[in-house]
Amino acid sequence: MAPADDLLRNAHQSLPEGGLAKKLEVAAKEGRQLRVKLGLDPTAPDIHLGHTVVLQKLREFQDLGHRVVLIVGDYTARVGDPSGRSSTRPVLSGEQIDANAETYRRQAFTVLRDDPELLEVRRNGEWLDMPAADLFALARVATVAQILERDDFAKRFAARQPISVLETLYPLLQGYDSVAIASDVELGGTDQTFNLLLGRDVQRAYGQPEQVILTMPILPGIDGTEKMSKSLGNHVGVTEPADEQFGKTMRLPDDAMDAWFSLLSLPDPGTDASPRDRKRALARGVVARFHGDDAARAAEQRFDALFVSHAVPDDVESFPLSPAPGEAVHLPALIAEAFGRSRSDARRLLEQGGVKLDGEVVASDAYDLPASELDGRVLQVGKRHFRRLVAGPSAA
RNA sequence: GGGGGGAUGUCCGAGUGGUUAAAGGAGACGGGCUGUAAACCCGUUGGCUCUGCCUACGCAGGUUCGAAUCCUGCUCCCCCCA
Repeated sequence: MAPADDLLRNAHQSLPEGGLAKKLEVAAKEGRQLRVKLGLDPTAPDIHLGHTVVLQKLREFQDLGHRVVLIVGDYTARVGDPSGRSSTRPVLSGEQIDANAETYRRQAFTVLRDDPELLEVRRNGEWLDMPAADLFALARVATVAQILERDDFAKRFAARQPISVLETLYPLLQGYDSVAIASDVELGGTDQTFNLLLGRDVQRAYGQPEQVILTMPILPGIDGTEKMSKSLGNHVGVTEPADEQFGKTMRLPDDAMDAWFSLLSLPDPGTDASPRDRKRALARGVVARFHGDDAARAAEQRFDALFVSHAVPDDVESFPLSPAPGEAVHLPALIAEAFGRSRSDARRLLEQGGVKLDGEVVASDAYDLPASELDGRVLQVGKRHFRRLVAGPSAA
């Protein structure tokens, strides 16, 4: 398969048509690397699977010898990208942005190759802190009508929701990033299409060859419908423990498996396999990518023990029973403390039969139990929250 | 500068003097079913020293036996006209 076709395999769209193949050709002829750009939003430091879709694509470019240029949007973060937002974003402090950018960078290496020949990290504060006259020149590149073409602006405009002047500048600033680093290709999610295309206009206005844009489909979250995002709470983080990643993936609706296999570029047993086995393969693949094969197998075993055999895990965190032996323990208080819930919540759990001791449901009216009856036993809330109770403060 | 609309529980959103801890929905949590699928069904969803008490409807004060609901001031947000 030609490199361009390969790169476009699971992509959403690349514009202009055939542009990528041409860029690759020219680069090969001139014996140079393509400069492949990705803008990062330093307001969301925790990378999840959704982010890795684009990172994975960048990795493919790296594997072909091209140079990835990550742009940390420290300066544009002051503006706030309105993409997919119905309202303006809060402004972050400089220190927060720095810290977030560093975290992001570190996590991005779970996917990208950290090779100075293949990776360049820049901050757009380097060039966007420009005199007003230069900003005017940039602002002349596009018209208000053009900017309002953008999907979310158009929607907000129609719905009479506020659009700040500052926000309308964002696409131009992002486009200027492309000029500053002489981008050949820019990647992004489909929600970035407008911004990426405008980058071409900006480059043209500044007398530069226009970049090719490549958009990747949006990965659905573990709810199977919404875009994966931390704020929706439907994400799987790359730094999450193996068990969490495995369990969350297993909760994915069947319909979403195709998208996950394709976009995450994981080996797919195919639809011949039973949905259950296929999802297990998916979960293993996810965990293996970030924690390794051994961890993936171990996670699957623990998953089976917990949810298939309903066994109490052997590595349960212990929780100290504070009263002296013989004294009564107030169960709602214990549950509240051990699992970080309110006492009212704990009472409800008891009433609904959601509390178990060593696998036995605790009677709903058992509010006080002697410590001696609890010592050494495993307290369970719901299906997957456990604490081993240990008497005496010394055990803490 | 002028005019109008709005701020309710995690979110959305009803409610314009009294049986309102506040309809409905979403989300979340617990249970059932199961492949921990999803979907679906049932229940719960402010806190606590829990047959009761406390706190809550932007903030502060007032009217009233009684206010999320009325009045006054303040803060913030949105829209329209100029």
